[in-house]
Amino acid sequence: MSRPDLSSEKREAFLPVIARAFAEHGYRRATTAKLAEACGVRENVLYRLWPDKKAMFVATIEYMYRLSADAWSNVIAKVGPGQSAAERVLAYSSEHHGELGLYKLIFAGLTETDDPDVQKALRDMYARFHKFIAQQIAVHRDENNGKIPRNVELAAWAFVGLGTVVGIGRELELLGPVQRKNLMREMGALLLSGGD
Amino acid sequence: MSRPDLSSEKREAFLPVIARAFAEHGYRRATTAKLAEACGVRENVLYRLWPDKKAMFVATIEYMYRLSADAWSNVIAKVGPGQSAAERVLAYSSEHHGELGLYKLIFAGLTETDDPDVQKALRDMYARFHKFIAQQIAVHRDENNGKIPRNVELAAWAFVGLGTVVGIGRELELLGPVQRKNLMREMGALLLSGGD
DNA sequence: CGATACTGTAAGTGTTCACTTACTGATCTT
DNA sequence: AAGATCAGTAAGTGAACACTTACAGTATCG
Repeated sequence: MSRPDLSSEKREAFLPVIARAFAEHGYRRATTAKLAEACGVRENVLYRLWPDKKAMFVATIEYMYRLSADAWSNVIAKVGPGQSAAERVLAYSSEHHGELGLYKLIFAGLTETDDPDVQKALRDMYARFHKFIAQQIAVHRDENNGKIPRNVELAAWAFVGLGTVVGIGRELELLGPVQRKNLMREMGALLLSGGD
Repeated sequence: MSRPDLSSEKREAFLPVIARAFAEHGYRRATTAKLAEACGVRENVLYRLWPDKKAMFVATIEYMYRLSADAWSNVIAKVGPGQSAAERVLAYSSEHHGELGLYKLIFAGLTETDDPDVQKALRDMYARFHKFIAQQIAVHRDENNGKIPRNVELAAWAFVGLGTVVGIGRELELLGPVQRKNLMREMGALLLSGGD
């Protein structure tokens, strides 16, 4: 018995760096050598913290989800002037969407979907996002009597799609910052209201 | 002078097979060996038709776009009972979305966006889809007085996003066929009408 | 026919990359 | 201080893969 195990602390410390590298280069191009260099260590060290590269990627997805979820929770927690929580999240998203690089990560992951672990991580992340958004919409529409109606479920998926296309537009340089913001805000409002 | 050059015919003949392989395995995992095997030839032969793997991929994206565009054109050309062309495309999409495997291809391409040729191919494809959809919406709303208003532009992007999330839902097995159909149909109708 | 190009087969080649092994030094517990 | 485990360095290994080269066969033209 000797020396405490600092593995989990190391993991937490490296994750932001690894996440940045994955978001920047995608899965394949983010070689383990690059990841290690970005972390300032040898590849070896990373392999003592995770069994393989795939595990690093899955951990990154979970980390990025946590980051986004935290940001949204903060926005909701703030007491705003006459806006519903959903409206505040929408306003926040239209300003800061894509800054975390989550979407590049998702696109990278979507091409690795023949790996069951990666697929599961992505599925869980999407499902949680969807659930979160659906609840926000339901509360906003004041329809939150325990059960979320089907329309809200669908609107929440459309919302996720909106976020995705904004991410793609950013990635492919099809949409400028102003367009992205307008798209998120105006179509987001339409989905929030449900056309009423 | 001897023997006519059948290269372009060969390319056309191989493209569907190559497209299928790319859609099935993504970019990296669709190795040139696999592509050749699927085509029933040696890798060599493919390299006489395209300069490199990237060119095969770009050609595949263009091919798949052509396929989708043709399908939509056919739907529009058919004279329907009291439905606008946009409504017919929507109905068609909600039934057949994703069958061509275009979305897997897009996800594969999105992780290769540091390659300018791939990025350009994707950007062109998205831009053309967006333009097409925007025109359909404009005609449907009877606002087609020469210029497409901003709302319609945004709605068209949201539409693209809707298609994308349906593709993701299919890929990650988050959405079943019925859900996908409902999502496309109901949220598509909302975007078509613009909430009026 | 015979020259010229196209078509297909077979076997490399050089590189990249995920992952390993061997070893040295540091640090904590008893 | 001893013993054990952790932390970091350096080099290497084997496999996968994009792409090439060399060559034998064949169809098409003058």
